[in-house]
This record gives sequence, structure tokens and C-alpha cells, in this order.
Amino acid sequence: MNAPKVHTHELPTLERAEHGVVMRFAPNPSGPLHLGHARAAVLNDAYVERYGGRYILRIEDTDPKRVDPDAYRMVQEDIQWMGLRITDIFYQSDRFDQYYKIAAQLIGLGGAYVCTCENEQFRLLKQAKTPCPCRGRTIEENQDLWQKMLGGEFYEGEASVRVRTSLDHPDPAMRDFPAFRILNEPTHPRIEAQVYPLMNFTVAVDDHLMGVTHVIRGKDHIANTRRQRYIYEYFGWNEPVYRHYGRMGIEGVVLSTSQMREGIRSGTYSGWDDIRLGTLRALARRGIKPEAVRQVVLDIGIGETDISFSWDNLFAKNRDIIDPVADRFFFVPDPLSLTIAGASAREAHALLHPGDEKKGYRTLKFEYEVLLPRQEFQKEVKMIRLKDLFNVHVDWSSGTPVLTYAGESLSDARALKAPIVQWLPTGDATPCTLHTPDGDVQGLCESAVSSMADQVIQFERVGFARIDCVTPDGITAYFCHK
RNA sequence: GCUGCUAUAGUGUAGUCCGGCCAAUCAUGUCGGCCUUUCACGCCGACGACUGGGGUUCGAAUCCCCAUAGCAGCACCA
Repeated sequence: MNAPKVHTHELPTLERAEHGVVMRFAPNPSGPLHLGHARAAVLNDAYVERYGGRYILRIEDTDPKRVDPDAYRMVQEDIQWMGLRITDIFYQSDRFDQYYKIAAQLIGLGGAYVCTCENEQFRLLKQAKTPCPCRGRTIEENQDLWQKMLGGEFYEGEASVRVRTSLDHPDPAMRDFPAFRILNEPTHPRIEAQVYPLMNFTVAVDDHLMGVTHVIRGKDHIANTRRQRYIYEYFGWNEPVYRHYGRMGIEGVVLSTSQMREGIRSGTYSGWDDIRLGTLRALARRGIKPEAVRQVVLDIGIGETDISFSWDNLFAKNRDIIDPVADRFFFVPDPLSLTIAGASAREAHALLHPGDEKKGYRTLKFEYEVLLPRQEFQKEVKMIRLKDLFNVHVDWSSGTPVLTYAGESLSDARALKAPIVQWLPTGDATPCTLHTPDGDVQGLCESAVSSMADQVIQFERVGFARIDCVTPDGITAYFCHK
């Protein structure tokens, strides 16, 4: 009824940001974006908006095992939906030559070496803080082996490049982490390669080359940040400012792309936009607006606390946005057809929006027979009021409800605490399936809803819903929230 | 096991750096009332938290120590 109130916590200031920032959103194209991605994407976007600067989209597709070719498109769609102000786009798969070149430099500096140990063997040595045999190779030997790697002289698993850190580092996660590996398959959808760079290497190199000034990401990257610093130190690069926010879970939802994919494969979910999923496209399908996602993400902020996010908070933000604009219609779930005696045929006029008369009215023709929600006749109701029409008496003496006209007076209905219910003329009812996370609800709705495809409306007394598609067979709607 | 991060009401969040203005903010939620031809919106009210234990101090949500819990990393994933 009133303008949506904008209440959002202000994000904390960033150090060294006064003269503008360069930030990035760097998803792995393994599937569509979900709420977890939205947090990173929106937080970075908000800071770029605040301080000015560039916002880089970097597609981190350096692991062919985790690249879904469709995801390149889906990620772009999701970014568009969020309305991110991206200024530059890079694909890491276009930059392998760059990574190879810098790897050679790092090896030349003695900052990395080629390791031909078996993986498991290296792991044991690392636990014991013991150098593996490869660690003692000369720079020249390493350069030679690196060229052999690039020349295809090693097969998968036979050689890798490691960044030399410190073997007695108290945190085992820091000890000589890998920077390149060899993969013979699967093939990468965009490039031909056998020597694949690993994330900690590409991220450090790209952040530097792209001039990234501030990195905001989840705290699951804290260890990666520390690893990446080694590379910065070897080259003497200036580090960006890092911020790590806490883990975010969402009640009742898996946010793991691989788990979602498995659920889709096994038939548990209908697809990436199954409304039980936390993907952005699933939210969009239900009628959640991108601005609501943005607001709620900014509200959560960049705290380092692990949180369990509640749908209620997102729904409340979304309601603020859609309630003032959503047209109202009647949807009668599980309808019961009843004839009302004693009333003359007439037309009812109902506001499209209770707070905005200028939007106009919809017209419902009363012609004796109406459809009512069966659920309203559970208990012995004596009177109900058909919204925007009139009151009816309910007589239960025959065992089934018999309705008779009971006057126009709204105050009578109030006095008797009669429920005011939605109804439909039998001649103006279109089949409608309302999909909810808890299952489908079959019912009928006003035929006028047919013109509301892709709109978010409110089914009075039921809740907000997005009209997904309209076919000759009926309407498909997705429940959003109350 | 090793390493690190975090800990304020059901949920999210402010305050914590620089101790007193905090008998702790705001939102959401729940309950009650009002308004209303929707179980929506709006309005009013209520409920509800500093993880525990020590210590420093005239004074601690805030500083220190210990404990506990949660999370993450220790991949030739990102």
C-alpha cells in the first residue's frame, strides 16, 4: 500500500578504496548461479557502485572436469538477471599461454618446481614436513622438466608444478601447494590443453594482471588467500585488500552445484529451476525479484560469522517490492460447485489492487452457481461472505451445505464473524495448477489471469504467485510466498 | 590429528577496534489488538539475546585466559 521501504544495513567501508576499486566476480561454470554466488556477486557489485571503478567477470574454467558447457550461458543469464554492472569479462581458458609464461618465470625465480612424485607419497611426506626428492632439483632441471610437461612428455598424474613455500609451516595446507597438473581427459570444451593451471595460481596471476584491488569472498578461501600470497611475494606484487565473509547455509536447501546436479539426474528435481532449489533461476520462477535478493544479501553483509539464512527474510524483502504492484485475483483451490438460492444475477466488481483504485476493477458475473474453496466448509459455518458480492447462509441440515442469499450488509457479516472468501462464477473459471514447494494444488482461477503470464500476482487469501505459462489447457502458476 | 576463522533474541543484523552514553539497535518471526470486503498491506503492543567459566577494572557484550560449540582448509576442485 505504501512505497517499499528501503531498509538495508550499510556495508562497512573498505580500506584503500577512496580512489576507486577494481573488483571481480569469479564463478566456476559448473552450473547456474545460486544464492551463494549471489552473495559474492552482489557484495562486490555494491562496493564497485559505492567507490566507482571496474567490475570484472572472470570465468574460472580451468578444471575441465567441472565445466558444464551450458553453464557459460546460464551464468551470463543469471548475471543479467541480477543486474550486475560488469565492465570486463575474461575467460581463464583463454589465458593458458599467459599462465605458462608466468609459471616459467616463477620456476626461474626458484619459487616453483616440477614434482614427479606420486600424489599419495607426497601427501605423506608433507604430513611429516619432509621434502620430496623433487624439491632439490636445480632451476635448470625444473625449467627443462617444465618444457617437457608442456611438450606432452608426461601423462596424467606423472608430473605437477608446486609452489615452494615452507615445509615446516604449521598449517599443512600451506606446504608446497600445487599450481599445475596434467590432465589427458576429459577434453576442455573451449580449448586444447594437457597442462592445466590450478586455481591458486590463476587467481593470484589474474588478480595481479587485472589490477584487482579488493577481493571479497567466502572464508572457505582464507587458506587460498594465504597460499596466493606466496606467489605475490615471489614476484613482489602489491596485494589486494582481502575480506572473507562467513559460510552461508539456507534452511532446507542444498547449495552445492554437484548435489543439485545429482538430484536432477536422479529425477528428484525437475531441473535447475525446480522451485525447491536455491538457484537464482528457481527463485525467479517463483516470483522472487532480483532486487529482493540484492537487499537481503546487503542486509546480511560481509560478517565472518557462519549463518543459516532464513527464507522469511528474503520473502519479507520480496513482499515489500511486489505487494504494492501485484494485481489481485481469485484462485479457488479444490473447488466446490454450489448454487445460491434467493439471489438475482448480477455483476461483482473487485479492485485489482486494494491500495490503488486507479488500477481499476475486474468483473465477476454472478449467475446463481459459484465455485468455492472446499476447505471453507470444514466446520459448521453459519454464514460466509463472498468477497465483493454478498452474504450467504449455510444450512447444514441436509448434511451437505445449502446456500441461500443472506443480504448485502458487510457489517452483518462482520458481526457474525463470517469468513470473507474468494469465489468464482462457474462460467469464468480457468483451470490453474499452483506449484508449491510442498506439492501441487489444483484449482480454478479468474480467466483474466490468462493475460498475466510472467507476472507476479496475488491470489487473495492464498498468497503471491508467479504466472509461469498459459496454455489452452490452463494456467501454471508458482507459489511465491504469503 | 594439524592449521585457521567465528560465537549478540527462532532467523539476520548494529554495537566489539578506542571499556562507562547498552537495563543492548534495526529488520524478520511469533502472539495479541486495531484497521481492512484477502489469511496481503498499514498501525499499536508484547515476546525474545551478549555460548560457559575465570581474570583485569570503580565499571566488561566490548580487554585477557581457559573451556565449549560451529565452520573451513590440510585435493594434481573452485
